[in-house]
Amino acid sequence: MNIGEVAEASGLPAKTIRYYEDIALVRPARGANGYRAFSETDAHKLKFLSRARSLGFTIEECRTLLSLWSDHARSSADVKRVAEQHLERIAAKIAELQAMQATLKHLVGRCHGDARPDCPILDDLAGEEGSDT
Amino acid sequence: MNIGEVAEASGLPAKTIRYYEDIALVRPARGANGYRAFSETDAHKLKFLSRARSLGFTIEECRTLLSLWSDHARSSADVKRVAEQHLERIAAKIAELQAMQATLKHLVGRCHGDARPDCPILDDLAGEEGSDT
DNA sequence: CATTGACCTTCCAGTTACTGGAAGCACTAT
DNA sequence: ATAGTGCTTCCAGTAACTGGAAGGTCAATG
Repeated sequence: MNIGEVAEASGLPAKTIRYYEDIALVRPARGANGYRAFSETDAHKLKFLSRARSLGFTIEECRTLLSLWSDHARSSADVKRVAEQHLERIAAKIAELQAMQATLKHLVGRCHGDARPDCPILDDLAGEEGSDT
Repeated sequence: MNIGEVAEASGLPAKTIRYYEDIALVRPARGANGYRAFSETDAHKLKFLSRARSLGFTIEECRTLLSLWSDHARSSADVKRVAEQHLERIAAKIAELQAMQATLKHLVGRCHGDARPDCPILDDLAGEEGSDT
């Protein structure tokens, strides 16, 4: 398969697949014409990567997961640990975003949003210790 | 004030403040010794930036907010619009992370996490159409 | 006066995970 | 032969810093 086909099949842009080869996540063979020649295994790996990336795993985690995937003597505990660490990162990020969201909603709710210059959002950013309501 | 003092006062690393000067978010004067000489206004701007960044505004949004802040003829509507756009981004990101979280929690909950190799997490990533439970 | 240590300077490179674009070769169909 | 599509490599840019090297400055001490 050429890169266009595996791109289509995996849902990854061809550019990204070339990048994945650069960082040695996949190692497609080459045809006589210099084109990358992807095997079924390569295509399967790319789908794996596409799915793992869409779940937010970093490239390095993907590398680990790929190697666990191809290691039939793996422990599921190793896989689980990677996923759990990732879950912690996700939870932390969600909490951080929710805190921002709460603050911003509060401020936006208090801003008239009209042609006048006074604005509780700027007041807050400027560190003004203003009264609430 | 030297950079160390405003770093302390704003909560931003000195490196970051130098970077902010590079991209012209602040323009501190220079002393005879070549050191940056921050005014009270500069220090205030840096606190503003620190707070805005901690609320997740991008640097470009910060630039806009800073200019609105110093524009006493601004409309609060302009500020509000920036904040609302940011809120949308935050909400979208939270939704994305929560979707990842739900999927991963599901998979992690199904993984034994022992010494055996079979693992629903890898099965899912590999695109296996397995039965649930 | 010399030296030490903290603080300041600039500049270069690296981070994450791609993405865009230019220049040029390969393949297919007309 | 030519057009159009797809492939190749390489270079640069994105966001927002961060680390580190090499070297100047300042305040205090011996």
